[in-house]
Amino acid sequence: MKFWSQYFVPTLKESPADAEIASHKLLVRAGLVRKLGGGLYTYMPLGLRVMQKLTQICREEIEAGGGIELWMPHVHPVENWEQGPRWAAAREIMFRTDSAGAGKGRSKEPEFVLGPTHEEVITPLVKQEITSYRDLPKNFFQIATKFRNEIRPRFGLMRAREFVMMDAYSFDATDDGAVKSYFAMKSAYEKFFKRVGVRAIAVEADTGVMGGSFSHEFMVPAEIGDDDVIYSDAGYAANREKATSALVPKDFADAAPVGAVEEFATPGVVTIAALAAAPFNVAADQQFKTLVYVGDGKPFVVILRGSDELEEAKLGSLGFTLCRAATSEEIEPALGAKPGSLGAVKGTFKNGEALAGVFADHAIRLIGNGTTGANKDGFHVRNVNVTRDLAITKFGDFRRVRPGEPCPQSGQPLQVRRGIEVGHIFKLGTKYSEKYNAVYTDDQKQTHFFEMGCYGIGISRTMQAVIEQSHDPDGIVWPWNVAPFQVLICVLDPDSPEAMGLAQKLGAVAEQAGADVLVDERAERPGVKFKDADLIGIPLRITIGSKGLKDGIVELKARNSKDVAKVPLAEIEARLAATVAEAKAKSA
RNA sequence: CGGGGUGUAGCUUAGCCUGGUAGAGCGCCUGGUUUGGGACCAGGAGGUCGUAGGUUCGAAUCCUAUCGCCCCGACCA
Repeated sequence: MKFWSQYFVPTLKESPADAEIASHKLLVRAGLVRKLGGGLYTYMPLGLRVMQKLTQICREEIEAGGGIELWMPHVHPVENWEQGPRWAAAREIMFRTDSAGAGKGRSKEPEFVLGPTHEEVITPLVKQEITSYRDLPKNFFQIATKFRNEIRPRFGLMRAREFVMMDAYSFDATDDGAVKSYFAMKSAYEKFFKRVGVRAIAVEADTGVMGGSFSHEFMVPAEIGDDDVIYSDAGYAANREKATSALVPKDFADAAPVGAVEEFATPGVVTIAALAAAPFNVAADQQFKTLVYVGDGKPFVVILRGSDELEEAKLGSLGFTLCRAATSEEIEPALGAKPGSLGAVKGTFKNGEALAGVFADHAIRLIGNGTTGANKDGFHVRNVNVTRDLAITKFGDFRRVRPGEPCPQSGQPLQVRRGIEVGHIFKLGTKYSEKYNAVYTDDQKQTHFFEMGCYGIGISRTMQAVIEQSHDPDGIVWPWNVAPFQVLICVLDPDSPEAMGLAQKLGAVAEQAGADVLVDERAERPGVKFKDADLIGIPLRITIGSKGLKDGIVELKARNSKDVAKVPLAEIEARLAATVAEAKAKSA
């Protein structure tokens, strides 16, 4: 039992100027966090209590799913990362020590990085400690602070430079085992979010820099989320980077060529829109859009319908470590023209040898005979047939889906909504174990790379996502299991020994029943106490006032309801114990 | 990193355009009256106006630089 005036709950009437979204404002107003700098927050006592509850629930569910908790350093020798598969991509967002390191009296200063996750630490550890299939599978996890030098921290804890995350790493002997470990974690995640009391849906996700073969994100639907979830009523759900649609029917037959490829002059026409306008009038979805990217130093071509947008993340499937748009200076020597006149018709590249490939989005098959750039400034070509004319290395899915397109599973129209990513699971395969030569020996004395998976839950982000999903105009409405306290006893007249005595007694009853109790015995007016009570969102409120005491009653009110129960003193203890027990049972 | 904005008391802010003694609300302190949904009265403390230069008789205000923060974009394990 904590007493408000001896505890520390600094609430604010007004929102800080730098908070824009509801959950961020409430985090600060309810005294849960205070800002140190961009993306850096102190967890105040109330906020810390929520974090501890989230942490404990997470620990229990991950353990139940097979996880074994440990703790790794957050300062890593840079060598661990240099040896790993994603150093080139990850170094951009990592905090690093100054490698010059001068002035410390040492001839050479070792370089360190702050860990954004720990594949680079756990994989060498497991390599060292586990050598036999008999010791597999294993799944190690920790709940700890993570560091990412975000380009743009925002929305309070939503995208912070320092944050708390649960990260787990599974090691299996076989791919089947890895799949099992993966789905054990998926199920543990579902239990975690359910117990927390937040609605989070699993969506198919892109594997991004992590690499690996498949992946799910756990998204809390919210308008302010910075990810788009594409879904259909039939149950399909994927994030924007990964989502596909069934644009090309399975039995689609490519159109037959209608004539020879023919060049025509298009002076000054360098956009899809310009070619779609008079006098050319080539509809955007009958044009081939030719984009040039650079993958690991070598240019490559991507072809889309003119009406489609490239989803850059999908280039990840091509296997390059780093991808970026090519510059004009890089494009011209390879293709022979500037952007606006590019195409991929066979034999029109100035130097096709320089290209790492020509990758075509499936949807261009719908074009049949279309128009594209001639790789000669000021000229396009028409009657371009996909199979006959284009120099395609490989087809793939590169376009960004649009709402209304058919769901790849059911054909129903796809819909979009925003979400907050609170968890992510990856099946990694052997991407990391190969890099570190992390192997075990099987029963045939053969060595194999570990089949790995990695799993993350943003604990601090989840705290904010809960608030975003569960608040009203008066403040936070905490779900029972993560509320900093479950019962708030408002003593309106703290000078009354009778009232304080009753508060003590009821507090003990609630604690006995399994609730954490906060007693507001401040010398404040009732209005102040009620406003603060609503703001900090404790699920169950007991009000002890002198008027009520005279009539022999106290009030019982749930934060998520308007109903106030006036309970006779003779019944309150039993009623309180029963209410707490019921709330606990419902949230279990 | 590109675009936009902003920095004045613990918090929210006015004043800046058009230079001339830095104001308010909340919060805080003292006293009094109040006491069931952010009370009232009286008194009080608290600001080198982000920082550094410059222009000027005079700068919160104009100019330059710099730092921080916020938003949009890019980016995002």
